[in-house]
Amino acid sequence: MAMKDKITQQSILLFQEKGFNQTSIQDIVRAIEVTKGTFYYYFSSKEQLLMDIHDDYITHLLSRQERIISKTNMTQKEKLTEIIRLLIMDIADKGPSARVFFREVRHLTDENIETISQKREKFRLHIEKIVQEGINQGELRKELRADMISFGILGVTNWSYNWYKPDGEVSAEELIKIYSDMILTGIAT
Amino acid sequence: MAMKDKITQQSILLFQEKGFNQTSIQDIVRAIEVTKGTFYYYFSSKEQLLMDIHDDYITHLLSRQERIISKTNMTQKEKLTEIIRLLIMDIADKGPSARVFFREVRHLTDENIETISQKREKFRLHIEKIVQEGINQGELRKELRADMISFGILGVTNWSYNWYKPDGEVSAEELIKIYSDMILTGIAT
Amino acid sequence: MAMKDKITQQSILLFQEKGFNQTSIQDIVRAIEVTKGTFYYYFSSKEQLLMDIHDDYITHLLSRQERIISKTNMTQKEKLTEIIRLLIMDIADKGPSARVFFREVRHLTDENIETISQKREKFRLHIEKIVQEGINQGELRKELRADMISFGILGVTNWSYNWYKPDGEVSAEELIKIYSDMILTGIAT
Amino acid sequence: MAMKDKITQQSILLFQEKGFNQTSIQDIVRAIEVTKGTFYYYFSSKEQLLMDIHDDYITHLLSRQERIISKTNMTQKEKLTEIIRLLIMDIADKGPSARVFFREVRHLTDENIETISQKREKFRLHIEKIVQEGINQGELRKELRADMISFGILGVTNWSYNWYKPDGEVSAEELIKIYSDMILTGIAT
DNA sequence: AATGAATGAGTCTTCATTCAT
DNA sequence: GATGAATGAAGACTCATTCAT
Repeated sequence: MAMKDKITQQSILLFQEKGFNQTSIQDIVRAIEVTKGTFYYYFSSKEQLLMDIHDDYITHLLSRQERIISKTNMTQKEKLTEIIRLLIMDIADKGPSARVFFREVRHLTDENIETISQKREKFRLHIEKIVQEGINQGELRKELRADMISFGILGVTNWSYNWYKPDGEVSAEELIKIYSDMILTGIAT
Repeated sequence: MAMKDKITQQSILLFQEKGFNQTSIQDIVRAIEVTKGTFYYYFSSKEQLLMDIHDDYITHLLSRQERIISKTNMTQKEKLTEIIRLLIMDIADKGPSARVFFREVRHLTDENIETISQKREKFRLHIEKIVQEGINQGELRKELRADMISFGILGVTNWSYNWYKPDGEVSAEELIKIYSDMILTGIAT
Repeated sequence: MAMKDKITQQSILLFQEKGFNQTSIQDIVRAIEVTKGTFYYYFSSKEQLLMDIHDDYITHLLSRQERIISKTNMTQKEKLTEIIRLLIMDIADKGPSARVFFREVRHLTDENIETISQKREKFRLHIEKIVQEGINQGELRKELRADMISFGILGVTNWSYNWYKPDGEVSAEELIKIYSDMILTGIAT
Repeated sequence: MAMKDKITQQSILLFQEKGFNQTSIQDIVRAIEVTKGTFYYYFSSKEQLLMDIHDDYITHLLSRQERIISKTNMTQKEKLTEIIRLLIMDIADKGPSARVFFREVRHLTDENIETISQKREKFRLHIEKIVQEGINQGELRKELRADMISFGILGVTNWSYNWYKPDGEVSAEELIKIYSDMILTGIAT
């Protein structure tokens, strides 16, 4: 297990730095000082490794999202804030994984792309549902299209993997506040 | 020019479909029925072609942005709406170019990445400036951080290259309205 | 080792026959019936292989020259004869290597050319030193320029890679005698 | 004529600097600011150009050698000195041509290699004949092998294209003196 | 005399993957 | 569990040459 994890962690670092294609198996195993044989003992292919990384990321995200959704004592606006926190925090804390997740989907097999896409779509639909619920309950403006708003929210948050630097002058907590404020003001009644 | 253009257009289509790395020169020239030599007659390298595409895209975007900025009879809010329109329209009309532009920067040489990044940053700074101006003139809320808001706006709009389909049920014009409404409501006084 | 050696030996034969540039990796691996991958498993580049050949040749030459130099019971004239023997024998016995060594230096990288040049210059300087010693000790004529004479000696011997055929009517041993006789008579007191 | 000459001269410079193979037609025409078409208007192929250079060089050398040979008032030793002068002077004055001549023969077609080789062999045989004549007339030692001595003389002189720098501390005239002295002392009675 | 667009064969090199040990 | 030798398919790029104008 230790070795499999070591390979995965090193791969994430290299993938985010140089890209999936530009990183060779050789690069990965050299970095942790084992040989190619070892890699293939743990992973059936390079794509398999990438799939593992993707599935871990989205699965973890989804499970935490579901925990938020099931909180019955939260308003929809609070839930949206929590989801924004979830996404920003991941980008801040697990930047490399996030970047690999957002950038390298294309290198999965068609079948695996499908699997990951479905989970990502599920994540988005959860947001859409919360927005719709918010509309229904009068927390959010009636005329909104819940689907488009969900895309908008994901845009604001996810885009930050492109530029956000955790050690910059804005802390993750501040960014969460800025974005949830902007978004909620933008859609609240 | 005809041939060089043909190569560029075909490349954009293939790059957005399969990715820069997954598209071979062979793929490109096969599609337009010329030979590899022809490609290298017009481009010094595959990367050079990618740079051309990037530079054309951002240059065109910047020039139109500057035209908007120089309109003295527009409020800052109107200017922001126009910039949102600019971005969404490009994604809607020139989807393939947009996708290549947003996805494949990494395959440029370090030097070229720098050039493109500077132009992209310039584009963002223009937005930041408009937001700041809006704040100063009382159109937008005083407590906003203009820089973070500019990233947020770009997130909402640019992210749509990931999902927006011009022939879907939402027209570009509607999307522009939805997003500018959400954003402006979110930040206006 | 076996395979690496096999590649090297075959390469020497092909390089001397067709020249470094005219010999493709394909040619080499085809001749020993392995695949291109195998070549690159053992050598990082074609140039690397050429460097290996060069370095082996000059290193071997230098080490034998140093053994001659250190013989304290030899006159300088005897030492010169031994060095002429060394050079002619190598050309006679290891003709292909010799020809590659003398002809293909230019295809090394600048850095490697420098390394090899220094070793070749060291070899020549050793000759120059022997000549100078011979002058000092009265074995050779006082008015000689040791540097030019060393170039002359190398010219006579090295040039033979251009024409000498070991299976011709003159044996290596005879040639050594002819040349050392001509040279030593030409410079002795 | 002017253009053909310009191409030839530029080629010689580039060939000696980078080698025949490493110099592309593109390189040549770019240097004199014409286009590839122009090259092919004057030369039927790259090899043809190389052949022209070779043939000019050896033809010129041979004609001057023949003039020396026909001088009836010269001793054989004087003739040898004159031939040594011929060779060294060419290397000193026309270094680039000389280097191309000695290094790039291999890139000629088999047929052209044959032609050039014959002329070079003719040049060598002329020397052999002079040496033999010198032996017969008692100017040179009886026991010499005229053929091997001719190779030795060519070695001493030709080798200098490898190292001789006309602007170094030894003038061409001095080098000629040093070498003819060494050689003639080495073989004279 | 000279141009410039186009060709196509060939080159070095990379790399994911396999497999016997 | 892990190694290292070997594969082979594919990729970017070069270049002498042709030819219509």
